[in-house]
Amino acid sequence: MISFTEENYLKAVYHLSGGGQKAVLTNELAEAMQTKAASVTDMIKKLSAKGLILYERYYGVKITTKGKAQALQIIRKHRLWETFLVEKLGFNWDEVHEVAEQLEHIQSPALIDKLDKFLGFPSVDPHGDPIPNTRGKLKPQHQVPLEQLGPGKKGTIACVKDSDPSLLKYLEKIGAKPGKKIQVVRIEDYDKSIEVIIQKKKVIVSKEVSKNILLSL
Amino acid sequence: MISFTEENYLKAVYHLSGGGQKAVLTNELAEAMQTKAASVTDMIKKLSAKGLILYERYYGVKITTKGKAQALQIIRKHRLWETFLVEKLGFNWDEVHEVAEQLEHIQSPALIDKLDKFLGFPSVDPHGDPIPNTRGKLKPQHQVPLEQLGPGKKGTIACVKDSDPSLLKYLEKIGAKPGKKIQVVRIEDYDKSIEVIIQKKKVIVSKEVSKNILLSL
DNA sequence: ATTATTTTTTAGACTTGTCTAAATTATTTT
DNA sequence: AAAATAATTTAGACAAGTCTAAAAAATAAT
Repeated sequence: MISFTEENYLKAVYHLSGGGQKAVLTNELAEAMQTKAASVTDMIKKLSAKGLILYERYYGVKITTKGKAQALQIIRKHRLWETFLVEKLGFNWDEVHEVAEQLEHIQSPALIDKLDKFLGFPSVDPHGDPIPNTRGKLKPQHQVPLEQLGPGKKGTIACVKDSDPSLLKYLEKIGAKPGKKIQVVRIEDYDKSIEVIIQKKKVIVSKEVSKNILLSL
Repeated sequence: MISFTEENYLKAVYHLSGGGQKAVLTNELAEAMQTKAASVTDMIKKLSAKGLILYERYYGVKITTKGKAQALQIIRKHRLWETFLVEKLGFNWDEVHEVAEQLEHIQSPALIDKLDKFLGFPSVDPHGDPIPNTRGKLKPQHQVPLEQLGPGKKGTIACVKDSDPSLLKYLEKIGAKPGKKIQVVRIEDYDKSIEVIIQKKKVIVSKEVSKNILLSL
């Protein structure tokens, strides 16, 4: 049985590795988990012993197929709970991340499948992140960060990476929620900030923000 | 901040003391928590240091006002989640206890108040147990165990103490759910088993079972 | 009222997850 | 390529929660 803490580390490895693509360094993990590198090394050994990651000292970790499957189940739970909190309980999209971080550790496959059904088998959570199905499959997304869009180009907001409440509150204020159309007007050469039209209003967003807005074209 | 484990001990003290009436002995607590007396002594000291119980060595523990308030909040969460699982997710009443034992530890007052509202501010859970309100107040119940009813007497099933799935499945099979009327036909002298009429059918229930069925008259 | 038994507590140890400080290994810089 | 720097790991310690075995207190039995 995998512990609460091990689940959190595993999820972090999954996310930091971009879904299992690249290896993750000890310090990245320490930063993400708000802890010390030494603690990460300790935990890495445990996850490695359980076959959830591959560990090579001084070179970081890679997630295994088994580890990825487990991580996706946790992510599935997280996103289903976020959907529940927003759709059914009336939370705002910037208020749900922390509670979902707790709820994702509840152990009960029956609960999650019933919740999924209750929510009508949603394919994305309130931030536009895709929800893995029971078998841990993710629908392939073809999304482009707003950052990469040229002047004049249009798209539909599909997903907001980063669940920082202050970002989400800001995006809500300017009307940048998943499903909304967005068009690039111009890009400021100096700081790469982007002037866009959202819901007929012109807004300028920083490059920092534009990285976090994913569009489907 | 009170830990997961401390919450479970505190809740056990509350229940075993009959809501704070009598003192609870170390061994009772060990039995209830499925652990050893030595571990209970250790934990008792911690809860005592936090002012949640009063500890006198070799004499057991009593719950304090502060402890009772905390216990009632946990119980509130437990019962609201059980109600959610049955009413909204379609679980059977014998399937929800274990999951609710996990969900009751989620820390978020906003979550619980929104859940309460979503459920329509229920006053009892699926087993008929009263749900404490936000301030931890319980509506006074005036209920009598079936065990104490004489022949010919009638009542309405209000609550089933003991959430053992096998008991609950059995009660469901004989139609003994909260809200149903029940009438005592006769009491067998030898083993105090009780013949009753539930939903026009005659059934004999053991004394053991009859203790767990609470009626409002 | 002594002895026997039960209950409870203490003492010491183990596990999980964490930490600091020191030692290693890798990477950069010069 | 050697020295300096950065990243990672080891070593040893600590807190929470648990355990076993032994000691102490309370209760029951003779």
